[in-house]
Amino acid sequence: MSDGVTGLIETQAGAEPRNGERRRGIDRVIMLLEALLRHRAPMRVGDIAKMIGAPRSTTYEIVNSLLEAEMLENVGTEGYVYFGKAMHLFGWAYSHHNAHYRRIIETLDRLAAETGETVQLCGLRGNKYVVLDCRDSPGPFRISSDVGVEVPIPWTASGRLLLGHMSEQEIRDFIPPGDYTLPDGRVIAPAEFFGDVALARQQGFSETAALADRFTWCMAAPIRDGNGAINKTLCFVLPVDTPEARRSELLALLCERATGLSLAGS
Amino acid sequence: MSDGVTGLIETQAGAEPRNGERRRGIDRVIMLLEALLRHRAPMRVGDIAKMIGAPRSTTYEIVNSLLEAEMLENVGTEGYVYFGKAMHLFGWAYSHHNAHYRRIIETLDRLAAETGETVQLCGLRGNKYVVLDCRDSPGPFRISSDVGVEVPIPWTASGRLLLGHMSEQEIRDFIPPGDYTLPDGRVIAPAEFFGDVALARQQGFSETAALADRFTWCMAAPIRDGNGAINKTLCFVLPVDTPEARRSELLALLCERATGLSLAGS
DNA sequence: CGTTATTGTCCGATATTTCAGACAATAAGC
DNA sequence: GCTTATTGTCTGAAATATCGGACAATAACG
Repeated sequence: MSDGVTGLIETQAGAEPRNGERRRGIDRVIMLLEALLRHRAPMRVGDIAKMIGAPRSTTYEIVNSLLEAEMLENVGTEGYVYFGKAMHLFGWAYSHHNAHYRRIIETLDRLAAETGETVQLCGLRGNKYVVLDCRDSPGPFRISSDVGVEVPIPWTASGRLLLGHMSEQEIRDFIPPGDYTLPDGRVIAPAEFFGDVALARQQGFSETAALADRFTWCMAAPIRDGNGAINKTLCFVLPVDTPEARRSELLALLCERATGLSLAGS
Repeated sequence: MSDGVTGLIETQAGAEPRNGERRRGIDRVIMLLEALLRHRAPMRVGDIAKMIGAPRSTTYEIVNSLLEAEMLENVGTEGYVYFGKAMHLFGWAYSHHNAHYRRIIETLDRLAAETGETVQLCGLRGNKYVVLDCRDSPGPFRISSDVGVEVPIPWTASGRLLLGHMSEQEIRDFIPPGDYTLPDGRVIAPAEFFGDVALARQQGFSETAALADRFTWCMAAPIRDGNGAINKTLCFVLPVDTPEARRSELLALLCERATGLSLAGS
């Protein structure tokens, strides 16, 4: 392992341009792709260089290689690059390499079509929560977060389920302290969060109301793998004022479908 | 049906078979990912090393880096790796970075839901045809080819449209001579193919019956970009015995939707 | 119209990475 | 049981990819 700087790289500015430090091309590629993912929009080569702390000459070299491989693509008239077609194909191959994932996507589609609500498939990436795929509600409300954007685990209903296999101490070591602070400045007491996790494990679902923002009611249900562990969750993102009757109906549906997707009983 | 096509494996981006040559890590990464895409299944590190012609020690080094970045993922019990979660996120970012692509996907979903047929989104990758996304028919027939698998352009209806901007000479230079040979050994005369391309350009759609295999009727309609060029096509893959009435109904629908997705008039 | 930033390309030197091969530990053949 | 093949990890050493900086060509100022 490379000095375990993975945590630092994830954080915003990340690597500082330390003097005389020389990095491997592969690592540059990884940093570049992660930077593009965080930025979520085409970037110019110069900006990429700054963002990943690499010399411009090196960055040009790497970008040109990736362009040739169609892993990156020129966007717009001048100098902007973003992910390319090859990435799409690699990602598609990942999504469909097992029948289980395909069934999950079908369920996602069906849930969205039947209910008209926003549905998400969620999971962990390192010590953050990410949306893996989503179907947005066709209505005027578009409140879902973007696929691939990393969010602190305590901000989410799914996060409480995804940590179900961990002890209190493990959770304490796993979650960065700053992640208990919500976007509006409120702080979730760790003890309370541990209680939420335990409750979610016991109930087999998890709900949060107006947590990460003031407008959404989230409900999540676990998808278990062959060992009974929770790798992914299915969840609804509803307007916070959704009537209780509708909510419990949706929750029941969500749990039923998620259980149907699990490979081992609870 | 498509078993070991060893011949194609060699023909990647001018691989120089020179011995004792030292290659860059980045290039190894690119070769590795392309090899995984072609193989379409998890591979062991040793086999990857053979397939990309890299030393085992180097391959382990690279694979471990990519595993740490979640660009690859361990699959199964022992030693198999395949694309990882990061690839899914990169690919998703590619697919959704512009509103146009999102509209295309919505149309794909709607077409599939309304007709119950297999629908594909197709494009070019280098001098080959690839399926970029698809919705399989729910019926017993599953005849679509896999997303990301490269297919000779003359085998496909979409290919005839996607070459519409090229002169006869340009097409001649673009298509490898072997690509005119169909899987069953028949050979398409280049002159005939050029005629097909011209016809497709004039009609604004293209159809092939029992071409790449004996069971399918393919019809394709062009999606034009802002300059009027054809980057992508929408197409139906039907059983070859679909009645004529149904076929013309579907063709009309396909052309209408594809035109609606185009950014510039024909 | 000068002045300042930025872009894309090229260069030579050296700090690094790729590579071949050795190694133990399993697994597979016979 | 004995041989052969494979896996995953480590080494040292040589080849080279990364790097800083220079360069011309635009672009963005005021």
